[in-house]
Amino acid sequence: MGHAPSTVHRLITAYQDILVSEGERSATLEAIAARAGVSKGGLTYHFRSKDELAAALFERLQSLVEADLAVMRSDPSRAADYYIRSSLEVESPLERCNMAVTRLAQGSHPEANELLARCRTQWFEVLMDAVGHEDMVHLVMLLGDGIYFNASLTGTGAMPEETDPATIDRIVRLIGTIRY
Amino acid sequence: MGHAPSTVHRLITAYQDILVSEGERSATLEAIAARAGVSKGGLTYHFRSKDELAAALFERLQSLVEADLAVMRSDPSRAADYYIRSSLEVESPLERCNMAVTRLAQGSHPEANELLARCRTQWFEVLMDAVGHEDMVHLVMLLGDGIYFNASLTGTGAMPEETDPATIDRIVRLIGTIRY
DNA sequence: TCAAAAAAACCGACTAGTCGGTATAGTGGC
DNA sequence: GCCACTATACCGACTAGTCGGTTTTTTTGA
Repeated sequence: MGHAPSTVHRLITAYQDILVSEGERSATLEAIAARAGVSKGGLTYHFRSKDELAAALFERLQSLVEADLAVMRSDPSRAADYYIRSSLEVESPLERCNMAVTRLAQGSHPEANELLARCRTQWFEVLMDAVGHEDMVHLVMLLGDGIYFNASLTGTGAMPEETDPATIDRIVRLIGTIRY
Repeated sequence: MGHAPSTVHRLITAYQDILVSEGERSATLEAIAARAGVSKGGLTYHFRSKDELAAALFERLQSLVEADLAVMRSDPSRAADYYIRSSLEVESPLERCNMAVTRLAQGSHPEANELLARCRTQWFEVLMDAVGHEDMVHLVMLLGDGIYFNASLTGTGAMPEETDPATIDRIVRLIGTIRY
C-alpha cells in the first residue's frame, strides 16, 4: 500500500494538470484548490502565494530531471534511444511536469525559462557524453522536441493523428542507419 | 511606395506579437491597442470582442499557410529542405503567426487547435506528395517541429544556445544520407 | 470649388465581473 | 491543545466589453 498523496503533493499536481490541460489563465487559485479537493483557504495554508506554488513545481521538475539524467548516465549506449522514446510518454510525471513549466515559460515567466534552459543543457551534456557526435546529439534532441511538441498539442485538443510508438520505432531505426 | 499598414492590420499584428513575446495573459485589449498605437475604443471599433480579433488572426494564418503550401508544391524536390529550413525563420510572418496561434491553442482555445490540426494535415500531404516515404515525412516534420519549438522558447527568454543555421545545414545533410 | 452633411475612425470614462491575496471564526482528529 | 484544514467574507488591482461623444475623412449638391 502506497501512502495517499499528501495535500501539498496534490496541490502541486493540480496546478501542473490545469496548466497542461487548460493553460495558465485557467490555473486560478480556486480552480487549483478545487481540483486538489481542498478549499482556497486550504491552498493558501500551504502556499502563501502563487509564486510559492510555482517554486514547488520548479523543484519537482528539477528532481524529476535529476532522476532522468541518472537513468541516461547509467546506460549511455541506450541514452539517445531512451531520450527520444520518453518524449512520447506524455503521461509520465516528468513529461507532464516539463509541459507545465513550459506553459509558464511561454507566459514569459523568467524563472521557468531559466530552469528549462538549465535542464536542456544537462540533457545535452549527457547525450554528448553518450553519443560523442554533436550534430547527432542536436538531431536527437530536436527530434525529441518535435515529438514532445506534437504530443503537447495532441494533449490539449485534436491533432491530425498522434505520433504513434510504431512510427517512432521506424524513425529511430532510420536515424540509426546514419554513419557519421 | 507601399501603403502604411491599416489599423486593422496593425491591431492583428499587435495581438500576434504580444502573444508571441509575452503570452496570452499579457495580451489584454489595452496592451494590444497601445502597441498598435490606438486607444481601447479604437480597437473595439474594429473588433467587437477578443474572439473577433482571434478569428482575424486565424484567417491570417490560413492565408499565410496557403502561400507556404503553394511554394512547396511549386518545387517538390526542395519541399522537405524548405520545410525544415523555414522552421528556423522565427521572424517570418508565417512563423510568428503560427507561434501566436500555438499560444492560443495551448491556452485550450478549441478553434486554434482545429486550425493548427488542419494546417499540419496539409503540410503532411504536400510533403507526402514530394517525398513519397511516410516515415521520412514524419521525420522531417518532427525535426521541423523541434527546431520551431526550440526557437519559440529562445524567443521568449533564454535558451542554452539557439539552433544556428550552420548546425541545421549539417543535420539536413545527415538525414540526406539516409537510404530508404 | 467648396461648404454642409454623412459616414467612418477613434477616444476615454464607466460597468460588471474576475482574480490574487488577506482575514477570521469555526471544525474534526490525534 | 494544536495541526490541518473548511467556509465565508472581503479588498484592491485588473480586465472585457459598453457607450456617449469627438475628430477625421469622404461624399454630395449647388
